[in-house]
Amino acid sequence: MTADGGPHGVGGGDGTVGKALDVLDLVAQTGRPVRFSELLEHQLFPKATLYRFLQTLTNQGMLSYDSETGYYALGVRLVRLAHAAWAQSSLAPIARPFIDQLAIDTGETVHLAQMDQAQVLYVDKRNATRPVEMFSQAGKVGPAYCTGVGKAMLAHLPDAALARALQRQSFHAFTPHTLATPDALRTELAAIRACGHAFDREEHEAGIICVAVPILSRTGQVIGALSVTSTTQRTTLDALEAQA
Amino acid sequence: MTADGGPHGVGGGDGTVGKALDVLDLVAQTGRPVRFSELLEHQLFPKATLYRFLQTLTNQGMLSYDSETGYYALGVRLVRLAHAAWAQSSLAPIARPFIDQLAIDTGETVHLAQMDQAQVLYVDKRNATRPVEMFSQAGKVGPAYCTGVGKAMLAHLPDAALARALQRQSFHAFTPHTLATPDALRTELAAIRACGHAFDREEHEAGIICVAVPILSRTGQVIGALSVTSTTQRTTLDALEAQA
DNA sequence: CCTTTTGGTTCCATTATGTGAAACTTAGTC
DNA sequence: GACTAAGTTTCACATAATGGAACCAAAAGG
Repeated sequence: MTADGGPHGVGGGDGTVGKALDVLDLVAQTGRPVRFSELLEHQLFPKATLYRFLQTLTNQGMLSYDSETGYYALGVRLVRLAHAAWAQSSLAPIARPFIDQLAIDTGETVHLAQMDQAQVLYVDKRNATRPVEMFSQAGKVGPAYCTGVGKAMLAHLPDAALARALQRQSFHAFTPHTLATPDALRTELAAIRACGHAFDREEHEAGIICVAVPILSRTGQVIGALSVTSTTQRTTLDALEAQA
Repeated sequence: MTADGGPHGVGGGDGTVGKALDVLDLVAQTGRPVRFSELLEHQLFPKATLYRFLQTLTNQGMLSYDSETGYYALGVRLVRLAHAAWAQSSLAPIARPFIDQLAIDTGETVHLAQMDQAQVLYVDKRNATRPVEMFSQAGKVGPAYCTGVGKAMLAHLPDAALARALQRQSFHAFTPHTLATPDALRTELAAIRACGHAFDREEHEAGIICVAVPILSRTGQVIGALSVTSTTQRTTLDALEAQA
């Protein structure tokens, strides 16, 4: 599996299937059940076309439709498919026992992430204090340029893929420590490549720090990254680094 | 949300989108990364057509393709979408704190399920002993006719939906206690409707028992079911019932 | 080294499918 | 009862999907 996650162009769809999936994304992005007219306002497709897509997706169980209220939501079939995706993923099931162990050893929160659409997608998580975080946590996405796992993966991307990925970063300065320019980030990535692991120095959230390592295939491709997260109050980066 | 999950016909697809999703299902069913030729053997589509679908789905991130080995697998985009689906579902996020509490109170395993394609789809789970089961558990499917949650939901389905659902049960006799005929099941469902909750008397797995209650909307529609599971060694149905 | 086979990719004429403006049908409002 | 907003259906048209066949590359076999 290539972890770079090439551009599956939102908006520029290939064929009818692509368009239908854009509609699916639209519902997902909204983050809550949504009416027909609300989706129509996005101007993605003309009325009749959008209507037909919603029908099809609902038939297929990718969307659910509440006929009482007229709201569309993402369908349960997705949960079923995601379970299969997770189970047959090359990374997550194999990494699971290691994550468990790491969480126990460090007593800190551990994340497993992969690249998807130039963003970081968290595929597993172990939290030392709170025991369980099911779908509510796995499946989340975050920025790549200012998280430990993101930088660890970016650092090991081939040039072309890196260029594409950087193009798609927002470089929003979440905190004073955020590396908010491509150049600053590139310098950092070189350092990461040299030393083998990445730090998050409160770049995404104040008070939150982490150490991340990339996971590479035998051929040197990035397939994911693993991180141990903590707070500045509890520990320091040096202490975290020692455990990794 | 209607919990009956009408037939989103596997095989008889509506339009190009339906066909593409059939291919997705095919990969999911296989349960492991799979080669082009292997998929072709299913005779679902002619060579060129299947090829084009795989291309499209891969472009869209619904599948991933390992160019080194030539294997297709389910893509990470599904995990992302499922997270959104879970989060915007009307049931799972709301039920979560109750499930937590129930698991603590009873000290037993708690399942939250919905109907999907006449099967039971587990959307959340809390396990008293083992702390965490992420995607590895949620998203799983099981039979409706011989599980507590399944029967609880079937019992409250409208006639037409029930008939359709029964049609699609396999009625395989997993244990001597399994209700393996539609008639036996119908009788049981009437009893469940009368008393408000369902039992699994070792019908699916020997030694495993459970009590399940349906979750109904204000209008009386089933939207899911909740169950507390245990073993015959640890407790009895009567004891379980008392807690529910 | 030259076949043959296997597994995967591309072409392209045919036609099925998707398209979307417009017309229509409901509720809701004033 | 006329008016508006939201959702559904129709249908002539054009685009996009189809799949048989040809093609290519890399193993397997002689």
